[in-house]
Amino acid sequence: MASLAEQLTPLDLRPTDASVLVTIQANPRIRQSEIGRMLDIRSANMAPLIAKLDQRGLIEREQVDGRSQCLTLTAAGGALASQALAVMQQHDAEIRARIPQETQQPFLNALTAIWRGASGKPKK
Amino acid sequence: MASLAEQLTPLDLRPTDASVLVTIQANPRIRQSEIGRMLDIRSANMAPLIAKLDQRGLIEREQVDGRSQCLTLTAAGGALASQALAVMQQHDAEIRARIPQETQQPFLNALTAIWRGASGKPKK
DNA sequence: GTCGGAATGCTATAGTATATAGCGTTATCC
DNA sequence: GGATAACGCTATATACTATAGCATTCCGAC
Repeated sequence: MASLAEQLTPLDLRPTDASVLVTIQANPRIRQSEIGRMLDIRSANMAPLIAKLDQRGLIEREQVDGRSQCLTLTAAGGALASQALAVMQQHDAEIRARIPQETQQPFLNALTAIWRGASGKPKK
Repeated sequence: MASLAEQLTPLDLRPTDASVLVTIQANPRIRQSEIGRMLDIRSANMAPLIAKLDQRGLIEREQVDGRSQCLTLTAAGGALASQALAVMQQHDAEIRARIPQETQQPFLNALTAIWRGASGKPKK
C-alpha cells in the first residue's frame, strides 16, 4: 500500500481516492452509499472524500432523490481515473512479478480465502 | 492485523507491544535500538512504547554503556510474553487454516518475496 | 589525545487512516 | 400516517507512523 500510494502521488491521489474514482468510472451514476458498501468506507469518511473530489472538479453530483445522490465522472475525472487505473494495474503487475508465475493464481486464491474469513466481516 | 489486535486486547497489548515483548524474550539483554532494527520501529516511536512497558513493570532497563541500554523481561513480562506468543501462534494457525495445506508453503514464499521486493526497504 | 561523525535514546509534532456519536432529512413499509 | 431505516454530513476521537531536532556518548582517524 505504501508503494502504491507513492506511485499515485504524481496524480495527487491516495489509494482510497483512486479506488473511488475507478469505481465511479466503472459504475456511472452510482450512489455514494453504494461505493461505501463496495469499498468498505463509512459514510462519515466518504463525505469529506467525495467533497474533495468534487471540489477538484473530478466528479459531478446529481440528486437522485431527496436523500441520496449519484456520482459521475467529469471529463477531467475520467482522464484521471484512467491514469489511476493504469498505475494500479502496473503496481499489481510489479507485485505479481515478484512471485513465480505458476503460484500467482493459488496465491490470489489464498488471499481471498483469508480475506473472506476475516473476523467480523464476512465478505460476499 | 485487526483481528490479531482484537485477540490481544485481553492482554492489554497491541500487536507492536506483543512483538517487542516476544523479541525481548527471545533475546534477553537486547539493546533497544536493535529491536527497532529488527521490527522496523523508529527510535522516536520506540521510546514511548518502551517507557510504557517499563511503567507496567514488564521489562527492566539496564544501562550497558553511556548511551545505550539493554532490556530484559521481568517475571510478569515473561509470563505476558508467553501468553502473547501463544495468541499470535494461534492467530497464525487460524489464518493458515483458511488455505489448503499444500499451498501454505508457496503462499509464505510468495509473501516473503513480495516483502523483500518492497519499495525503499530491501529486507535481509 | 582530540576531534568529527555516527549511534542512541528521547521529545514534540505532523500527517494519515479510520472509528464513533450524533444530527437533519427523506424514503419506505406496515 | 407514523415508526423505522437509509442517506449524507459534521465533529471528534483513536491509532499508527513519520519527520525534525536535541543532548549525550562512543569510536575511529589523524
